[in-house]
Amino acid sequence: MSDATAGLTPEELGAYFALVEVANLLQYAVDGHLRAEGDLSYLQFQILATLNDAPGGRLRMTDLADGLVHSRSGLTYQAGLLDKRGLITRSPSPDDERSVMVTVTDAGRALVGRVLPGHVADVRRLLLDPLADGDLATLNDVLGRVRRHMRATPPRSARPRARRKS
Amino acid sequence: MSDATAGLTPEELGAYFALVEVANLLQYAVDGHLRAEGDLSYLQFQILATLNDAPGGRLRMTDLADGLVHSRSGLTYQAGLLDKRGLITRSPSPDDERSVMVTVTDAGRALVGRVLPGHVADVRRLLLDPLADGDLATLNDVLGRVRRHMRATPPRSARPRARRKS
DNA sequence: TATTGTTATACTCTATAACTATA
DNA sequence: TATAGTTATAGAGTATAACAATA
Repeated sequence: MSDATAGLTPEELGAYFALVEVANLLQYAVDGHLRAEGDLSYLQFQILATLNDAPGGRLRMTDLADGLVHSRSGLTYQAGLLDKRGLITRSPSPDDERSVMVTVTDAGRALVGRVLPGHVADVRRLLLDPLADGDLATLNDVLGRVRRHMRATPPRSARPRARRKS
Repeated sequence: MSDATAGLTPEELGAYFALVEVANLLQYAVDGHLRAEGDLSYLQFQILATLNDAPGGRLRMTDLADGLVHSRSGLTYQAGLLDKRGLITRSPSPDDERSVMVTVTDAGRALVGRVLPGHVADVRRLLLDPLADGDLATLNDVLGRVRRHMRATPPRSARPRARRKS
């Protein structure tokens, strides 16, 4: 993509670009499917699926935000949309009156179940099929390591707002 | 992220999620830096960098669009912003009067040169540093294969509009 | 005082379709 | 007729800051 070569070897550059492009193409395709099948953005699907896996299908807003969204108002906005469609409900937490518990409804679970087969098929077709034996384990190993590294070195803007002044 | 497990093994799921998350965290961090340093979105940087590498620093709109953008109006919009800032110029192509040639200006090249060191540093710190010996070659091999596969099976919506009726 | 979440507001970006001009 | 690009318009999403309520 440029003299981005400046300071990066062609091999480093290639890995960087390939990673970004593969992830983008994958998300674009999957997002299109989710919208067509369930009128869901990728983010909305992630929210529903995360809740779907959580014990009791419920999570605090703050816990739900982790990793999914960059600003809290963004989550409030998306939750509002899902709430309006009856896919989740929100209620004050019994423990901490400041918190809001988000819960997937039956309709929400049903919708996740409905889009999942196609979603999985997309992922398999685009990402998994071209992998050779052993590639999967390698990707898990390498990307897992990178992910742990990145989580340990979060970009300033992704830090919980609690940390802003501390 | 859910019963997305349905149809995917934990290993497949892990690779999928790790890929998406790593790419997202990387792009988010890099995008933040580009905005802070050069008031550029990642897409704008890609456009400038692509032109910067092209022979003569110039490309047709159509050729520039390839892979960078999903709709043509999107490129027109972004090019308009870059043009307004004096980072590129647009002029009708001599060969084909329908085409528009986009050219990086000196200011555009200077800006790319200015943000590049920090950009490269980000990529190195977040993605490259945690890699072990051989990981780079592996990533290039595997992701390169996936990329070729994806390009050969483009999502319907990313297809050139020329193909819509054919 | 710090934390949780919402709201108001403004802005960026994207997409669709209609349109112009050239091939 | 098909292609290249622009524009109008409208909608989706995001971020910042101000806010209310609870800890």
